[in-house]
Amino acid sequence: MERKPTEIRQEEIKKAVLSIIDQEGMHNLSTRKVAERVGVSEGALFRHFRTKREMILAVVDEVEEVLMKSLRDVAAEESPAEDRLLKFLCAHVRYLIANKGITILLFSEAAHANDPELKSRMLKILNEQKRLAKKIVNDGMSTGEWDKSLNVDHFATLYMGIPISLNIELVLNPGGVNTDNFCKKMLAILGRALRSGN
Amino acid sequence: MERKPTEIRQEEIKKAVLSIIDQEGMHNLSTRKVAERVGVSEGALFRHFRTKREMILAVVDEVEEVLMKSLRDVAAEESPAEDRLLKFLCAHVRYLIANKGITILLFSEAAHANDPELKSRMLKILNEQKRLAKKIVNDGMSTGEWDKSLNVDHFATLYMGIPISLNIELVLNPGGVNTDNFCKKMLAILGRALRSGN
DNA sequence: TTGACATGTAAGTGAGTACTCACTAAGTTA
DNA sequence: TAACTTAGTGAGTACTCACTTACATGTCAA
Repeated sequence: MERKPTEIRQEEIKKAVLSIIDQEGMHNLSTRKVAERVGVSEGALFRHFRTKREMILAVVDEVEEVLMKSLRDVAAEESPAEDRLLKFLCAHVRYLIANKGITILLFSEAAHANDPELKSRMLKILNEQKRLAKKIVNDGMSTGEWDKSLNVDHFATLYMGIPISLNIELVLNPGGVNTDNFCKKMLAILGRALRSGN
Repeated sequence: MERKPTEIRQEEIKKAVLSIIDQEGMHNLSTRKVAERVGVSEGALFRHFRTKREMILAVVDEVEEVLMKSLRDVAAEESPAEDRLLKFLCAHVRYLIANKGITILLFSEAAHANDPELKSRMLKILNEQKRLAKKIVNDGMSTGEWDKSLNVDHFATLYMGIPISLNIELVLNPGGVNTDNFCKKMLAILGRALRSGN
């Protein structure tokens, strides 16, 4: 029987939650499985989180703090928009690869969570991702880097599908995806659309 | 107590399965809810499908028959590639809007189904969608419509994210999405990338 | 008219769910 | 070292799940 401080256990539980979502899907996320992965009894989980719901909310909190903070920082940088968009996309992709369950949590549960708070938190994250992408594109247009005839909102809509494209790619070619360069490959396509003068 | 032939009930059950996935998500899909929507007892469902799994497989079968058939037909047409890609994308989007649960079923469950048969059926569908998209792009390049320096595989990867972009859009702006023109808007962006000469 | 069959219901089953409870052991501090 | 807090256990709660069973009834061919 190993005893650890609650902060450590909370981290372990969040990791376990994400890995179960990634490997077995949301509908197989049970407290029993979380307890098994953490290596404690089911009851012990409830020393560190009051409910299963709070475990999931804690994961969403972390996305807010870690991923969104880094995306905000990149979007606010003062470098050429194309460099910034690449950095933005790469940071985005890197986080999703390191925390594989997040994609499913955000994209497939955002719409259907019975819990209004959980739902609105996830929608807020998606909305901000889109807003930041639009900001970078608008910046690139005002500096003349990119063509102004492109519809920025539609472009950002397309951008939002990229994380799932990554997931599909990982599933279709397991082991065979060069995740390092995934963001560069996608930007190569996006860049053509951004520069093209109709 | 209304009695209907099993073929009719099977259709009703498939519809109910899809509408629950769409409105409440995969993790809220229970036989009890399916029975409620169909308007029969839970036991009655098992007269028409042996298991819940078979209900889901029947839905996947229908996607195979209806959606993939229409996509295959469009891809094989002999018209300019840009026309064909628009038709392809619009057929794709139209089907997903008419059968809203499909997107979640395919994209979020494909990776995590415990059931190897279900998983391989869904991956086959995703793979073929990508293959058909690549075919159209390659055709457009050989006729000189599109620029040959574009990486076709990466382009198709990006294409595969569009259905989820649509879903995100529907969730972020409920009621406010012009779904009719969604495919046209996306093609407007994709077309810029396809035509652009580096 | 009958009887077989298809379709239905209601009331089960066992397994799984989130969560709680009484209790125990390890660490910290007075 | 005794008192107190924190982190653990394992059995038990009420409930939901997919699925089954026993039985009823509408349909239709013989």
